[in-house]
Amino acid sequence: MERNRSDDKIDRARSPSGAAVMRTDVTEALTRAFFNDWASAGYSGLSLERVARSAGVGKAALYRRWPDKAAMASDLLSRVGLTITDVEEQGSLEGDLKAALFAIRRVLRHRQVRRIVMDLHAEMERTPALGQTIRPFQRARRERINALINRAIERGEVAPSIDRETAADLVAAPLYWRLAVLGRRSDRTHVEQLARMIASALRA
Amino acid sequence: MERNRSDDKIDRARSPSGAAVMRTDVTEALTRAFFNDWASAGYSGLSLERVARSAGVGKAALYRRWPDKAAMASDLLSRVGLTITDVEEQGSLEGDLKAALFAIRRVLRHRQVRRIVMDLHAEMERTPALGQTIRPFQRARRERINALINRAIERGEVAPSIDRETAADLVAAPLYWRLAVLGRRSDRTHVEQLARMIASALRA
Amino acid sequence: MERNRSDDKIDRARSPSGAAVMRTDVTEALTRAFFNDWASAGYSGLSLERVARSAGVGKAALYRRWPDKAAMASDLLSRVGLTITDVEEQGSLEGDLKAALFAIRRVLRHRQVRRIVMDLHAEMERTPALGQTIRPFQRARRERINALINRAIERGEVAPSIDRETAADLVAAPLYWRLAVLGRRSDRTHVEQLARMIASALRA
Amino acid sequence: MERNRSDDKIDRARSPSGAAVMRTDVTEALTRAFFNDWASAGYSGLSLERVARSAGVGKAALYRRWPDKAAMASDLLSRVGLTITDVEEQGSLEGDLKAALFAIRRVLRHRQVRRIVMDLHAEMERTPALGQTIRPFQRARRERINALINRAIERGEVAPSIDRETAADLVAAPLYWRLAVLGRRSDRTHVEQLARMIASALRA
DNA sequence: TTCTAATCGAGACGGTACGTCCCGTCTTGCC
DNA sequence: GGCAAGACGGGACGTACCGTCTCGATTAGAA
Repeated sequence: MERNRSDDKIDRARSPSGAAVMRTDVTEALTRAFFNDWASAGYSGLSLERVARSAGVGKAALYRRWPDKAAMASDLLSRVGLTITDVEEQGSLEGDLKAALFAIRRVLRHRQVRRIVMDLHAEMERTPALGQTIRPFQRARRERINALINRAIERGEVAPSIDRETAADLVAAPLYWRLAVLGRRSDRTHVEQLARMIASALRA
Repeated sequence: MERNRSDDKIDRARSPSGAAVMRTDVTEALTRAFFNDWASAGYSGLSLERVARSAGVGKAALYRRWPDKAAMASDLLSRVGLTITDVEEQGSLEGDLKAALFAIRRVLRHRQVRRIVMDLHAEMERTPALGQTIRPFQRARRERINALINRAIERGEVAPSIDRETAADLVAAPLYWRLAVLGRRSDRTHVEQLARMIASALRA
Repeated sequence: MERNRSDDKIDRARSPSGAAVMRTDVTEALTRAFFNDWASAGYSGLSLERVARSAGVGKAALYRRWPDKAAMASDLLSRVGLTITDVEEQGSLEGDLKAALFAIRRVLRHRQVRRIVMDLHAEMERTPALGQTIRPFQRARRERINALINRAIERGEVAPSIDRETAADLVAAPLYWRLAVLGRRSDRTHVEQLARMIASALRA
Repeated sequence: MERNRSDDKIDRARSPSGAAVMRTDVTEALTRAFFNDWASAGYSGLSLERVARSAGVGKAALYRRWPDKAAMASDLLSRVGLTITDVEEQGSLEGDLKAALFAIRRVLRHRQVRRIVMDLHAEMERTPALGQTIRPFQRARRERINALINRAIERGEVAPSIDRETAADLVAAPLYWRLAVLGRRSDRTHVEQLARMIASALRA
């Protein structure tokens, strides 16, 4: 959730000669108001006018920073991270799977995050800007699962011929489905059981 | 699911004596326009004014039938069915799974349907009326997968102690994830491979 | 206020063979409702839908009798008459003028009539049908004033060279102006005074 | 009347600091469109939506200036003036009357003005806001006629006992009646003749 | 410290959609 | 066939946001 990135649009824009930089307190007020409005009204109910108003800021200040809703969402989300924290090797396929699933669960456990992720998926195809923001995260998750599978191959638990794409889908999808789409809970037992079953599938 | 309901608002509504019935051609034009607009603008971008206009119909004709967007979506969806067609027994777990996956793929292959399903999932929590419309479909799918697993248990392919919920997630989620969330294709080989892996998982 | 005219649209329409004539009670209810609505909402605020509703009658029953608002107004007005009752000779110009002014006052004293007459004048130019209905009444009034002036000429009270148009304007306008436009009252003394002044003008 | 008012709603409204002022070109376009629509559709047929559209302006721009039709009419009329231009002394009752009648004719000669004035008279009683706007103009006209009569009394042309109200009606009404109600023209000869007859009446 | 240009809050602008109401026409089944 | 009931396409109502734009006033870096 850190925001120590290069901040490539904001906090620069200083003119060759003169002065004037965007004020960070304004940016922060807008960010806070944006996520509040998102959580309470949903992505599509989100009104930038309301965001600006409830941040106590003119609309121009908002539009000076981001061209539209999708861009604002993209930018803010990439700052916020949606980071699926990295996971240490557990020494076995099932152990690694369990750890990966717990990491996914950690993120999707928050109702706000769940809503945002669902909105994002629904909006992605229609709004290219969002797609470009989301894909790197999807890629990162995929890398992590790939690494996990590679280790399993090295250990001889999984056949080298396995289809990585399908395998990756098998790992991430069922938990997402249960938590986000069905809106059900997932306790420790469930995660463990799921890990066991996925391990079987991958070993097949 | 079947649509042999009593159709209780529309196509009747005739006063005790007298006449004035809603015209079915108008209802159909609105239905078509509604789904077109949904697919192209998303649930929240969906404008009933635009729907009426592009159906060549006055707004009043629309509002006479449905009080608002959510009600219209609910009603139309329950009419349309989102039918995952039933599937014949194939004689083996893997065969049944393959058949079930092909049935899912048949539905999600259409871009319009994919978009609508995603929006639905995103909107469900925010709009209770939609949730109530969708849940029966989810239950029906779950029943079908349950039946499939029961048959496998009877054949001795699967342990009777299996967790039905988790198993069902494992069947439906990966294909949904690939087609809808990732926006990738699924060919015959992929479906067969997926069926094989899921069968392993269930047998574990 | 009689309605013994030839009634050329209504009360016939009986089919060659069978049955069915327009019901006079419906026509009367519509007529009453029409004038009520006119007085309370003005000509242009007049809603035929409201007229039908408050007459307890279907809209079709109204539109079967009259094609639109202007035609309905025309027809009803010509039935009602707006009759400035004829006036007996008084033996002197001033006496005749007094009698004519009292006749005008008798009509314009009613608030409803005043409103309708004003609306009529305002709408006339925009709605030719109304103009054609009103003009005969204006002509009739003019005839009466002309007769009055002719008698005065025969008596030698007025020069034969007088401009009849201008004279007629001078008789009718001031009282109309005071009662209808300014919304003030006119008592007996006022009428007498006015008659005296107009007589002077005509004698000039 | 003069329009040197403080213009208290429009053309100011600037916030303590900052900016955002109503644009005068927009106000003017709306004003023009309003009177056009009034002349062609009548007061009650006047649609603010159409006014905004034909001014090439968003509806909000209109509603930001005026809360409703009556307020808009009142405000615009008081700006426009309906000015019956003042008239110099002519040295005789008949001369003054002639000048006053020419001034009235100058205004009522325009078809648009005639229509609006008639609607105004018809609408006044029903719409209090309009009445309050119109009455000052009526009062002003009356003052002017009163001054004219006072001069005639000073000259000894008219008896001091004359009823001012009735006299004033006698001056303004016949020309209004001919031009506006009857829709006839008034040439120089007619005005002169009328002035002569009214002078007789006043001297009586 | 002064200059100066981009920032700020405010909000007007042309639009589009909302959901309601009424227009005048058309259609249905009862009488 | 007249009747009531009311659905139909159309369009205006007044409100809320959209994203763009223009105002002075503020503010902070470069001179």
